[in-house]
Amino acid sequence: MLNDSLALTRTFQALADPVRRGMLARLSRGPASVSELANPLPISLPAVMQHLKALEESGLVRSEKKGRVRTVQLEPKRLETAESWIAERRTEWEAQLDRFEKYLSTLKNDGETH
Amino acid sequence: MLNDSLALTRTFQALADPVRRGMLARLSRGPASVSELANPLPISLPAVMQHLKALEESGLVRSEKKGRVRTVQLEPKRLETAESWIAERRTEWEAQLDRFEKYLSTLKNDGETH
DNA sequence: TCGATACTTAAGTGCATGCTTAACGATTCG
DNA sequence: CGAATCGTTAAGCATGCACTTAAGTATCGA
Repeated sequence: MLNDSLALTRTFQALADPVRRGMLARLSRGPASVSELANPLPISLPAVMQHLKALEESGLVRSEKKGRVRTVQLEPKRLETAESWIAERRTEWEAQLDRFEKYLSTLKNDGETH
Repeated sequence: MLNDSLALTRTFQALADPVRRGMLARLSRGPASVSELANPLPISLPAVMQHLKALEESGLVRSEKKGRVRTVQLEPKRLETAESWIAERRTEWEAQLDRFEKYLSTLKNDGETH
């Protein structure tokens, strides 16, 4: 779970596109059909389908077809995974930076004793 | 700041590669030279340079050259941007779910009055 | 039943990405 | 100086990605 590299890759890759982030923003206000997602976008429907595929394969989104309408919905679990991966790294990094700065001030003090 | 789309794109794109995530993991234990970063990796030095460029352009990392050695270091600010973008979507989504459940219970109450 | 609606599939194009090898530049050290 | 070290640039190549148009399929509604 800490190192599901492929899933992380797909998730960040899915987030790395402004169109897909737009779709996610829309979905965070509630489920939507494919054409509702496509409507505000300046691209063709097949292009939207391809973005949707990327989102589903990343696990950020799931969809279900009823009649002729496919309804798309956010899947917050994967969003949490990405968020906590970042959060972990960030705190690690900040701790490291603190250590580094402490180390630098040690160097400085040593310098002052000469 | 709420919608610095290009920066978000570059950041998620930088995170969407296992090699770059590996470099970041190494850097979270302290600054490193280019060849220290390249050493554990099964790719050529120019390839590492290109990954480094992506990381710098995303703002996740910064580097400085002294003599013939370039030292690379983490820059945690940009990571926060990405983290809070995700967090916003996730909390929006959760709020939406709450509203939806409230709506369902309204329907249920209406049903009981029949 | 027939036309409109809502997707879906297929095929192709252009540009970005990740990698390589081959050279070059710029320190450092014996 | 001359060789080794550390990094950098350039060129080329294979694959992937985002998009398009054209042509489906399936469902709904009058």
